[in-house]
Amino acid sequence: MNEAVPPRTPEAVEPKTLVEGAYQRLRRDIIEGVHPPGEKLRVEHLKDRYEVGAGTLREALLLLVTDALVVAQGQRGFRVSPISIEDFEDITRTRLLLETEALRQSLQLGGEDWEAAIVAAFHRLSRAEQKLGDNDSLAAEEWERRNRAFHEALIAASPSRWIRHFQHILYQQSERYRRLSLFSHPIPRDIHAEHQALFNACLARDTTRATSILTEHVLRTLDAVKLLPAEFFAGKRKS
Amino acid sequence: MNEAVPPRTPEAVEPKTLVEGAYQRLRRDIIEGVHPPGEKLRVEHLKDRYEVGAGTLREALLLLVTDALVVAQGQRGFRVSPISIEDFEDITRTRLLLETEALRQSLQLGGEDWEAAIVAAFHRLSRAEQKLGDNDSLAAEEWERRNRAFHEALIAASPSRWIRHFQHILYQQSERYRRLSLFSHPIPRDIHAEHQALFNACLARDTTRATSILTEHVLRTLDAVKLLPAEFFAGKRKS
DNA sequence: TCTCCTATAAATCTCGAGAAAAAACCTTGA
DNA sequence: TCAAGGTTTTTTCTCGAGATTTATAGGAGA
Repeated sequence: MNEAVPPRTPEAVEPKTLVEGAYQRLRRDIIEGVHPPGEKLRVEHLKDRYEVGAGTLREALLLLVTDALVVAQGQRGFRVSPISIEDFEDITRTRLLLETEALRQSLQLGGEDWEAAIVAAFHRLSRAEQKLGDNDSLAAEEWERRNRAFHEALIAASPSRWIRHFQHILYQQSERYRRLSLFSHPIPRDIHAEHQALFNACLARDTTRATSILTEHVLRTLDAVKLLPAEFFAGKRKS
Repeated sequence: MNEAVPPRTPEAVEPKTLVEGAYQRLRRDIIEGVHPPGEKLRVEHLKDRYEVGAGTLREALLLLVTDALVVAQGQRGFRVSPISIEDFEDITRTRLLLETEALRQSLQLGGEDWEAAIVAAFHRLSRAEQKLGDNDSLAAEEWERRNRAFHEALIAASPSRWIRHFQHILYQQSERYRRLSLFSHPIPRDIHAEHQALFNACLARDTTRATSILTEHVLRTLDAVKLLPAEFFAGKRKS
């Protein structure tokens, strides 16, 4: 029960090179808002923070372009991708387009292994939900990881690597926004109940109900973010 | 009429850095099969061919990871992404999922500018089709460019940047496969007629017909590639 | 002949320094 | 006070060399 050991992320692949290490840490810092949207990412400053050479850090930034968390402009350096309500709406709807299709495929094709995996993922997520609420950032981090694992497990039986790839990118993007909605909770939600209903519908192989619950579930976060004050999206242009 | 001038691609952005230049040339070479699928991309060899330093070439390769044309394995270098029939089927179906949705949005939201743009794009494509068939690789190149422009113009009125972004990646991927189907034409196609029908349906704002024609149009290429001998997909593991 | 181990070769990864470009600053003039 | 022009500073981009890791080749032993 005591998980006091260093909370080394389980599913995070051990970095084999310095570039990968810097990439992983940078990605985490961007998603968590250490580097806010729109911020200029100066190589000369960041190379000290992440303890690598300039060329190495440039490569890490280039890798983050793949995730669309960083944008690069020739001869003008790197920048954290800006955010906006319009962007989050786009992310959400595109993600739903892909994720509901993948879920349909999973429900149709998923076998016993897939079922077992989502049972396990749901259990882990439920446990994390219980530990939540104490304003414990470590627990929130763990919950975020297991929430992602649950959603990815649901669509794991889809044969489409491309859908899963794009879904992964979009989910990562939406994490930046979900962080914002944690500050204020404009819409009261019983997230556990939503997950429970989704889980039940999936085990019952009820495609219509499952996709509909998933859609509602994801759109609810969109609504929550929409109610945030516009200041949250004031991505500074400078520095 | 005489286009003997160096066929500098019009819409290709002039590279501002050496990295971008190497990236563009590498991308072209990979799509055109100069570097076949699965090939190991050794920095020390390629830096001579593309006349840049080793670090610069590494950055160009990292950029190609964004397009999923190159895969990087830590401490084991870079490789051209492999191809397979399963992958192309996945690409095609995912692309249709996104592109039909974007087309629906375009048909609903597109204004006069959008209409004018697809009229122009269709005209340019038709002209390129006329010049085709002489086994002229230059004309084929031009046709490929205008075909892409036509398809992108159709969905240009979609407000979803993410769909357009993913569609761009998938289209790029499918170019590698389309090249294969050019060698042998197992299925006789009147591509111009298909484009014409698609164009007509779009101008008539007939969503159902337009998406259905587009689907048929794209699936036909999938069928053509499926009939190719399996040797085309024998992506060598070595070298 | 096959396997395992070692030695060699090759490739990748990493860093710091110099050249080129962009941004910031400061002076001058109206 | 403001604008314009030029100078300084900062930042990005680029390259080559050294260190580490991986792949290859050769040989000993069974």
